[in-house]
Amino acid sequence: MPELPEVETVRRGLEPAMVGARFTKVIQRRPDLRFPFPERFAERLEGQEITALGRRAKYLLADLASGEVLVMHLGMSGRFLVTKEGATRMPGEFHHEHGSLGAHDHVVFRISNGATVTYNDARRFGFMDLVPRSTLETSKHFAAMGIEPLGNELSGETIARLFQGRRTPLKAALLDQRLIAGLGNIYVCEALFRTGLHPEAPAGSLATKDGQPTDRAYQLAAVIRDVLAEAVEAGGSTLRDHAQVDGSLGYFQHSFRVYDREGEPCVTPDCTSTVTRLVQSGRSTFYCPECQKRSSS
DNA sequence: AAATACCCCTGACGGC
DNA sequence: TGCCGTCAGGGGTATT
Repeated sequence: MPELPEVETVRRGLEPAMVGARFTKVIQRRPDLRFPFPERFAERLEGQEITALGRRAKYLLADLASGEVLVMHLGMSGRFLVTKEGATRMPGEFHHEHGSLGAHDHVVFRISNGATVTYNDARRFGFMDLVPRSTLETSKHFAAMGIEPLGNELSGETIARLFQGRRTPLKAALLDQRLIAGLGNIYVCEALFRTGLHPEAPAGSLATKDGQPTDRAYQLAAVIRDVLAEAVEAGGSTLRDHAQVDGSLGYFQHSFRVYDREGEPCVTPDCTSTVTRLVQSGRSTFYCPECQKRSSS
């Protein structure tokens, strides 16, 4: 469940259960997820206070008193569940009665405040790593990472500069984490629809040949902010599992205008067209062929 | 540099 | 009921 809004939703849920408390016990139930866990993973966490819980793009970052950062990525199916001592676990297919472990519960963090934080990931495309805070920015995960879409760097000017001269389709450019980091398939489709831009239009068409932003570049920057902020506000999107760490659901999926709506009528008033699906670099793109045009203004 | 193809893994769903 | 193909919010690597 992992684009930026879902990861931010998880961060907000984990924060009160983790920050200011210590790991009292870490149970690592297999040697790897997508990648091997770092050496002595559990030992390096146990006893450590979590001083802050942050997020960069789709990564969760738990700062430890040791000076290391616990880096966590949810992949496609990673999820966290927080349970409090004495409380009954939310019912769910992967979680049974309190204290028992479900089929894909790979890591269990016991926290000094009585909370238990369980990481479940059926597909195991997620991963965890430990990196010194002092070199986090230059570590392999972040060295080539693009700008934060909810930060100050995202603007029409930035989009024009990043996309300048690129003939790659807009869809691919927006999914490229080396340019803007945090968007995924859902929010790219939604942002392109809201901006009226065709997913196959060349990314460079948002900049003039001088590198100056077109009106559409400014609109796209604003729309990306808006759609992400709305989704965070809604607690993310719930597709096949809970989005929140207490087992409750996000509800932004009810606000999708094109994502996963192939064949449904376009929501634009007076538009008689139909949401269409196409495949770009192996992934589904949903768009309205009437409302989303290749021309840039 | 940039674009595509394929890979990782499990589960859900539709068609037969 | 089962089997099979397809698809899924991620991204890394190898190949053109």
